Amino acid sequence: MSADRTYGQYCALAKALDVVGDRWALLIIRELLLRGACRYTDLQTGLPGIATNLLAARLRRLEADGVVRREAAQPPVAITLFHLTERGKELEPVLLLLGAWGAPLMAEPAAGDAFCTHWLSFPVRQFLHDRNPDGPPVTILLAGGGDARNVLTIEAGGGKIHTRIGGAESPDLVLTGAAQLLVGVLAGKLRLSEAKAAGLVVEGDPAALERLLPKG
Amino acid sequence: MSADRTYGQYCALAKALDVVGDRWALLIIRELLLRGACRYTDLQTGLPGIATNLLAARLRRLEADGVVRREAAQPPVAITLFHLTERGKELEPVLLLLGAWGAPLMAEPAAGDAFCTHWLSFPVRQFLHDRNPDGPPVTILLAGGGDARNVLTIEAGGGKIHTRIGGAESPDLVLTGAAQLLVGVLAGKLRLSEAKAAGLVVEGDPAALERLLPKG
DNA sequence: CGGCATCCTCTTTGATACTG
DNA sequence: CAGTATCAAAGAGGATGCCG
Repeated sequence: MSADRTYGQYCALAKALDVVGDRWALLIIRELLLRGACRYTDLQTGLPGIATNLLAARLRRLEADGVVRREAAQPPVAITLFHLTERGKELEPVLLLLGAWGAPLMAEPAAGDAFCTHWLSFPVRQFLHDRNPDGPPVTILLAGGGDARNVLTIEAGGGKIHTRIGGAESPDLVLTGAAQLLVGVLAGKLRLSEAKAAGLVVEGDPAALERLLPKG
Repeated sequence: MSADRTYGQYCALAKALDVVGDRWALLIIRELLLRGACRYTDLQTGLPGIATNLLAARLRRLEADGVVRREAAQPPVAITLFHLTERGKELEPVLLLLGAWGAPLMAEPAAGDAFCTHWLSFPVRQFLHDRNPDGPPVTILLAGGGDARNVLTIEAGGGKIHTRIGGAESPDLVLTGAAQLLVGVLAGKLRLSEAKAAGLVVEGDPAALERLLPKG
């Protein structure tokens, strides 16, 4: 059935690509890294544009290759959860590095691109730092605008930064707006005032953000 | 012309994959990293299995995306050289990491796989170390067996390891044999004596190899 | 030769619809 | 919720032809 098209090269890179080189494969792994355990439909919403048969096929393939694990819950709940295996989690540094390489490409306008705030988790954890470790913890919320559930929570405190998909109780700062505005602000390419003028909705204390941005 | 099939996601990883996620793209970049400037036919021999029209299409695409540069020589020689741009060279850490992730997959037999000794350059430089920096430099030659030009030179000395595609004047050690035997020996999974029994041809001083392998 | 372009067949993808 | 079924369109793979 699965043609199992391999490069047929005895090379570590080619072997890796035989497993994760198929279209959509690394993005599926991105979702599983960012969200942890996932239902099928969670994956679909985090992977706008993927065809459902492709998602099913990739998950089967990745499972067979020991990257993904499938956990079927009991009949009463009738839910299936998809996880990364340990082997799969070892791909995280690869995704971080490849994402960092791709970061400059985010400068171009995103007209027509889909956008989920949780995709910013990796860049946020890589490029932002808590520059005031002794201060009280702060919480920042990023909201995509369109869908109220398209929200990422950034928590900083004690010199560390965490992200969580979904909202928070009482954030210090909420940024709501278009993808490029959020990214521009987080990347330090855009001042809050400029972004505001361009349509970003800023609610709360801007100092919470200043604390995380590189000096400049 | 080029349908320019993009993921349409405003995410750094997806953007990176829009550029280097196509089939064969990362392997082309591997060849350019390992060989430096390349003629079209050099790329073909280093990429067994690729269709010539695909190679041409990928090179065009990578050039348009600023990863590859094409250098046309003067009419008398009428040769075209392909390079990586600086941006392209920045992918090296990504390939190293992804290759390292794929390394365990090399344990499975390579029946029918193509094999070029120069594909071992990355693993050799990553996983071998000169454990006798004060000793005289040594040269080891890896030969694939079939084609006399399928040869990689490893030079170690002063605590550093270099590799070069092609042969050397007077190597201290020459290992000739099947892909898995070479890899098994370099990975320390196979003793020279065992590999010899399995068909590896060992000429010269085995101490040259011992110097580079992790203790054990 | 070196660097492709063309033609052809086969597989994969993408979009949509449908089901236990 | 977690997929399978179907089908048109695009892409991959292989052979060969062309042109400086």
